[in-house]
Parts: sequence; structure tokens; C-alpha cells
Amino acid sequence: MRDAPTILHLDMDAFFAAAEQAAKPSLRGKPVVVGGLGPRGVVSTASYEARGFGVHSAMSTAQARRLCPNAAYLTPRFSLYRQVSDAVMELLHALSPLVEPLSLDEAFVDLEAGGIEAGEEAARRAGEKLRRDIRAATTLTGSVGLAGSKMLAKIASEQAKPDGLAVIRPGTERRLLGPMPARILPGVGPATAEHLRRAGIHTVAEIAEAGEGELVRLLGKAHGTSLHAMSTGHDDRPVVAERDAKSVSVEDTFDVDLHDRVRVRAEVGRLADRCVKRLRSAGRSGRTVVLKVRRYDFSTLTRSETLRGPTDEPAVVREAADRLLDGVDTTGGIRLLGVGVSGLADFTQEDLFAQAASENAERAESGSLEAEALDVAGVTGSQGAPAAGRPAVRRWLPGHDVRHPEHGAGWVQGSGVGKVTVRFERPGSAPGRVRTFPVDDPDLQPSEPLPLTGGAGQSPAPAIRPKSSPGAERSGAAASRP
DNA sequence: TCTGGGGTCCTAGGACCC
DNA sequence: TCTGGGGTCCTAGGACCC
Repeated sequence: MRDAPTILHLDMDAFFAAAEQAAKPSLRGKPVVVGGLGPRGVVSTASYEARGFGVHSAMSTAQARRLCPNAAYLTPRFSLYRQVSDAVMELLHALSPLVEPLSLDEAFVDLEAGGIEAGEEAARRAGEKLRRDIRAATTLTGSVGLAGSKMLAKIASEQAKPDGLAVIRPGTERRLLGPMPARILPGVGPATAEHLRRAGIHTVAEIAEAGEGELVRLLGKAHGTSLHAMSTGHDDRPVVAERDAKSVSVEDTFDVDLHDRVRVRAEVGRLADRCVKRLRSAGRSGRTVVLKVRRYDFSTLTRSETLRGPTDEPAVVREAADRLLDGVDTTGGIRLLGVGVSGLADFTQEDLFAQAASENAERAESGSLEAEALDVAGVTGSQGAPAAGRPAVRRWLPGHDVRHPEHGAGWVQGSGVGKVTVRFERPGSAPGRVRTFPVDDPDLQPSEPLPLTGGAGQSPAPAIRPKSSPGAERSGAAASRP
């Protein structure tokens, strides 16, 4: 707890959806939903326009379509979000060396460690300047919360949304928090809220009144003590710079439940390989292999095995996952499979040789954008990956970038019955026109996201990273429907 | 066509060791 | 041959977060 609001929390507004609207002029001012588009997909982010129809994160995409059939439904493009995120994080580091990212679009900053004067006015000035800089560098808006602790800074940014800044003045926290529902405290999810409700506790003030002993009895030692402290406004957690990951995992939900044991085994093998690829690219190895299985009825189980030492060998992880699968009953159908590695270590000496070899192999492989497009979608589903030997049909994922020698840069609006429709526009352009092509048109090529600023001219080459540049003021936000 | 994917932290029980 | 009290590691599950 600090007596000046020197902890800043930044939260970008509707991040994925806003990035898509910035990249696609025809979508500005329109409902946009980013998420999984398959039959079992869920919403990652809904634009504020879509939220007006009741669409929100974690809702099934099928339900979102019922609520808002006219929204643009797009698959996530993490390379774009990472690009924008890097630019934002760079601005945060300009404020202070002590930055704790929570996700691509959210972070804490310790202003005190950045040498910013301890007082409300100085904090406000820093926060407003940050918001201006973010808008200039990315065209996107972010909301800023300022307070004397992490918890309060986060609550403040939530109150500031969208596109605002809020300060919680030290000394006012108990009065402010007291009437709020218990759910606003970090760590109170659906289960804990229900638990508390059954004990007659609904608000933050009631948590404080219940007392630490009662909360520990209700929720356990760790949860109870921390929750009671939070309810009285006490939170001494420091801002800590990014920590090393403790586990790496990949998982796939299938469009249709898997029944064939052979197929299940094959999928586990693929997941193990993908997991190891990620492990290696992070320069890590791990000791415990975890298999995750979700059955047809959504019941979920995990099985794990700890090896004698850390590994980053695909064969070792695959075989461990395979052994774990032996002990799992798959009758009735499998909805999801996952493979993870935990107990991470940095590389051991003998790993280094193998690592160099595998990285060479990976570099040779990484040339294909199509491969990446398939991978990013995480689309396995009923059709699954194309069987070896069969030519892969190009999949045009809604929202992803393409390039055409005549029409230039555009994005996939939809595809089906052998056709793909593309809207030709780019971040700095006016809303563009739609054209239709055969799915196998050789002129149409998948492409990388263009930067949101700086590349607004004719230059076809995407810049490495968008640098601070105001760019042309956007116009024509209310353009024709897609 | 209810319920993604990537993480973190905590709890609890059993094995094993001293 | 009737039973104690740790500590650490491993496994499994659950809650939560974005």
C-alpha cells in the first residue's frame, strides 16, 4: 500500500477487436467479433458495437451469431496483436523499468521505480501522456488506472473504460470498495462468489466484516487471508518484471468428438510435437509431461509423469504422453486433447547440441505462410490435418491478410463453395471494395499483417514495428456495410 | 450445435525418508 | 507387530485470469 497513486494499470480497450477495426477501415464503427469460428468456438473479444448486442468474451460464437448476426466474425491474428503489444510495452518501459505484463493487452507499471514524482498530479500527467502516445503509435485506445496498489489500480482502469483514466486516491479505498459486489476482487470467480453468497456475503464490506478467521474457514488459508486483506484495501504485492514461464502446453478441441482410439493416439503425438516445438523455441526443457483429456460430457482429467531429468526431445515427450494415454478410458468420445510440459529448466549442456540441430530444421520449415495460417487457427476438427501425402487445400481464414498483384493488400471476408471473397483495403486506406476469386487462384497469396501506422503510403513492405507516428487522421468511419 | 486456449496458484493425499 | 512427527516430491483436481 502506498500513500501516493504510483502504480499504473493499463488495459487496452477491446484489444483484438479494436486492432482488427484499425487494420480494416470498413469495420470501423461496426460490430466485430474475434474468436473461434468453428462449431465449438468461443468469443475472444467483442468490439463495443457488438457488446451493445449482448456479445461478450467467453460466450460461444454460435450464441454470438444469434445475438448479432450482422457482426464481422474474424479468427484471431496473433502476429498483429503481438506487433501492437510490443509497441505498447515499449511505451510502458519508457515510463519505468519496472513493467509487469499480464497479457498482450494489459500491464502494471511502477511509476515510483521510474522516478516519477509521487503525487496525484504527476501520476495523472504520466497516465494521460501514455494514453496519447499509445494512440499515436497504434491508433488504438487504452484505459489507465492509478492507485496505491495493484488491486486498486486494476479496479480503477476498469472504471475508466473505455478510453479513460481514473485515480483511486489513497485513503478513499474502503469507502469506494465497500458497496461493490465481492466479484470485483481479484480471485473471486463464480465458484468463490457462490460460496460467499451461501454464507450471506455479497459485498466487499461484508467480506471485511466477516473477519479473516471466518474467511479462512470458508475458503482455505491462502485464499481466505488474501481475500480479507484485499477487502480492507490492503494489497502489498510488488510490481515484478516478467517472470520465466513455468509450463508450456498445447491443446485442441475437436469439431466433432473423437471415437477412434488410433486417431486419438495420432492426435496426442501431434500435440506432443507442437508442445516440444514451443518448448524449444523458448529455449527450455521440462521434466513433467502432462496429458489432458476432456470427454464427450465435458468431464476433464489430467495424467502426468515426471521423468528422471528434463528433456526437449520430441520422441521422449511423445512416448510419455502415449504411456499416459494408455491409462485413460476414451469410450464415449473425446472432445479435447492436450499435452503440456512443466518443471521447466533451462537447457542442460547435452541438450545444446540437439537444440542447434532442431532449430536448423525449424528454420528450413518456417518458410510457408500457409502452414502458419493453418497452425494459428488451431483448426483440427472433424476434417483434421490433411493426411500425409494428400495435397493440402488452402484454407482462407476470415480476417486473415492476403495480397494480390493487381489489387494489392486485402483480407479474407469469407469463403465457401470454391470461392473466396476478399476486401481490398489497408490500415491507412479508405474502406475498400470486395472481389471474389476461386479458392485456388494462384494470384491470391496469404500475407502478413500490415502495421497499423507508418505504412499508410504505397510501400508494400510491412515495417518491422509501428513506430510513433500520428499518420493521417481517419475519415469515413461510417462506411458502407461489408 | 452451450462451454477455447494458454497460463498461474492452491489443496490434499500418498510415498518415502529421517 | 500397533504406530509419531516432520519434510519433500509426486499426482490429480479445481479455481481463476486474460
